[in-house]
Amino acid sequence: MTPVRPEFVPDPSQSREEMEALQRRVAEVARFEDDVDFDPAAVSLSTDATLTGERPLVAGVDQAFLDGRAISAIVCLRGGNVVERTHAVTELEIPYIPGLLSFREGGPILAAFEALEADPDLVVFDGSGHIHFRQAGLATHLGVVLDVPSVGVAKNLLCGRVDADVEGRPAGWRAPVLADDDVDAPDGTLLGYAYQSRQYDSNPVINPLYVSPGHRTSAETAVDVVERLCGGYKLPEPTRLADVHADECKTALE
DNA sequence: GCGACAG
DNA sequence: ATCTTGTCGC
Repeated sequence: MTPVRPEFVPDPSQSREEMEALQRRVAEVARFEDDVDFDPAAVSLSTDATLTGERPLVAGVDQAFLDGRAISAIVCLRGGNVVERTHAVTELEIPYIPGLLSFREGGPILAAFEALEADPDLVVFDGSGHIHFRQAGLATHLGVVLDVPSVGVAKNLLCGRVDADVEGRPAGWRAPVLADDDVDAPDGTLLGYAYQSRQYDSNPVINPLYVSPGHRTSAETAVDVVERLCGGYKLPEPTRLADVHADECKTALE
């Protein structure tokens, strides 16, 4: 997969001001509404052979790090079946800066997409999408660059506020994440959802996921498909498998 | 100066 | 993200 919008490819050598300006331009062209070529309700982990051909192709992206390098892994799933795995090892150019993650990890992730043969209907990124100071987190930025429907799944909230108490919620629970003063959007704008993908019956210790649309998906559809992609673990299966693959590739390097 | 921050 | 053993509980 190759960038469809090269002019938006994140460049680590840019100044902070240029980076933020690019993010605002990305946010302007990003679509936080459904514009997909598949039925979101058909997203599934089912391995039913009679339906497998009609399942959307979903890619999960995750990274591991070693010394100054990023190991970017992508795993593609059709229903519950893995159809492709790939990865790329890339030298990192800049440190992690909250709000500028796509400039550190975007290039490395795009290198892995170059190596990917399949072209997925939906991409699940590890990080925020619309939940971002300038409404252009990693999932939004790369979704726009590749012009592919995407969603962001973060384990921590970058900004915005959850419109409810998050503590001790049962599996399946969800609550809106709304824009606050830290976000370049009208106060109260719906940015995504806090979603409790898993919880133990007795001891409420697991934090929710923070799901937001990346590009060409709505907040509702984003959390709906993530819910459909969750198996017996906290993380959606494409993300979890990409995480495993990234770690395997990393171990092979040490 | 204070607070707050994906991976 | 990463450095890391055992340990508590489903």
